[in-house]
Amino acid sequence: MRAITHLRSLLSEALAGMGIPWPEKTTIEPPRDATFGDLATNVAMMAAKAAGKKPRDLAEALRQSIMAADPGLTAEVAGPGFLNVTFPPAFWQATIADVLEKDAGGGYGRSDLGGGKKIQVEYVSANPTGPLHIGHGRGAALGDTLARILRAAGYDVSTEYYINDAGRQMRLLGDSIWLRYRELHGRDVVWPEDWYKGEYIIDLARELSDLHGADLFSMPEEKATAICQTYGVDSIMAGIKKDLADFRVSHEVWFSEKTLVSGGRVETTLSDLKSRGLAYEKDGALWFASQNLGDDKDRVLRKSSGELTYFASDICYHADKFARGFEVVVDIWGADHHGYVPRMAAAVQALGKSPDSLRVILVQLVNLLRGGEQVAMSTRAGKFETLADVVAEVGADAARFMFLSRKSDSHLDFDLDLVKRQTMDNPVYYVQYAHARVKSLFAKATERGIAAGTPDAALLSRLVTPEDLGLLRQIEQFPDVVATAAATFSPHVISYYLRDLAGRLHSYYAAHQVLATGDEELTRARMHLLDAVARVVRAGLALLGVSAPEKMERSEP
RNA sequence: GGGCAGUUAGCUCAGUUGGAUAGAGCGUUGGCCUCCGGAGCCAAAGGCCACAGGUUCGAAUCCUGUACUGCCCA
Repeated sequence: MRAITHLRSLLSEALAGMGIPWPEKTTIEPPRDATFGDLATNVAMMAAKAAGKKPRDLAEALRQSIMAADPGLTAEVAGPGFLNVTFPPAFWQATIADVLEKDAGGGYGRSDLGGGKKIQVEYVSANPTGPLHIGHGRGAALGDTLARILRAAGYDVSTEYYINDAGRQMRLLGDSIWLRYRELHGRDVVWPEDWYKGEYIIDLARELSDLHGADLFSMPEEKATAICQTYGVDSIMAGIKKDLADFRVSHEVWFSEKTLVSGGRVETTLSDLKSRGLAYEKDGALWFASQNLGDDKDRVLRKSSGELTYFASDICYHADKFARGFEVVVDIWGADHHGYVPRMAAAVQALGKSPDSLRVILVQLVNLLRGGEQVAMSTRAGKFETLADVVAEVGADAARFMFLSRKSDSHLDFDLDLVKRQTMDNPVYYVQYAHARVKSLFAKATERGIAAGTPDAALLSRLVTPEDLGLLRQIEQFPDVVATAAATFSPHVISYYLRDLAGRLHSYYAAHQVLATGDEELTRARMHLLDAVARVVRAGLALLGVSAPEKMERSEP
């Protein structure tokens, strides 16, 4: 971050001196090949046209200009007009002080990219009709981590869970519990086609029975099923909250659909749409004119039976989000809901918001495997691996890291046996080990009475090997990586970065002695380097919601 | 029949939004300190970036078409 910021300001001053505006599409980034230098920029190629010069000629002019402005830099013109820039070792050594200072004051890696913009992330939002399964876990890990990353990048983030506690699915839940309750008490039961068959329904019925005995039979069936429904929703929501907490996933706001519907607010939204000509009555139903707004066809808001659709409350819900002042609203959905995106986008437009104020992130399905064999999942049939079971089996750290190691829009094979394995198939341990290794080294240093002391510039000037500078460059990039992850809504770039950093640390460890250098100054300098690396590893893992242990416990020999 | 997503090494996947010789891990093969934790390190082999066109100084990346795979909708 420091390097790119510094170079950008030098270049833009140089360009301004020539009367050329800064080209929007300029990139400044580490080149693929390290022999090209620390940073490479295509600015001369981008600005060549405006400057009326050949790219290489402009690059040469810029080269001289920035080297005059900062004599520590070296720069070369390469290829079609790249400018390759190399910073002096002292610049990279100063990264350590930067890490220490920021780590103490709120966290290294933070930036103000978001500029305090209010953004909301809504995730999981599973219907309270059963426990969370592994697929919800992926959305949960993604949403929770994305929120952490956006906060680190300077956004004002609020997290939310939308509880679908109104409508048909809820009645179905109440009825299912009621039928199980009847069954428990030996009453005759006619099983309908559509009901929740999971074991947990029987548990709920049994709990109700313990609570009320046979009292439910003494009241009208309507009231009894209502009691069943309320009890079921409350109990299932409590379970969901616990499962999420165990997975280190939090939500600041739990928003109930029922409060929208029963408060009449959905009707208010609908009449508003109607008055603006965006909704109309036809065949006894109320329709949303979404086709004019990019959807395939118009959608029903209120059926001829008078029942409101989920879509109607979803529009109202999003109107509420925007009314609360969020500039951007992020919805994380399972990929099987992708057909829902165009109508929601149409709704956002109907609410008078720009299309980019809604960002829908689709999370592809999770293929749950055990030893390469597929594990079947179906909520209705009651056969599935719950998130709680998976977390209990493999641990939150390993599960989160696995979910966050893939782009959200690609399918994920989640093999329980593999996620438990403590090898490189499963890099969470590799990254955690890098942190533990440094900590363990420091414990050893304390034992031997070695203290790192103050990391002043003179001491750090001893860090000059390619491995020293490689590590320094990499930790210097961490704030850029966080910014990229935030800008592209891609938590997985953090986990890839951490794997690289851990790899470099392990290589360093094998290549260089730290405590036994026979040179006290060098030892202390290297301790500061590794301390900074460990802080960055910990900061990165914290963004992923993964712990950074002081020592690794081997669970199997 | 429409729509969305995907296709990169034997396998699982990255690829910084169009840059220089396409990268990791696993697996395979061969090495490593009586040493700060070997859960580690070093190296080799392995590629028509699904296929065919197009856009430009430059394409795995953007556009069009085709073929498979998964999902959604009629």
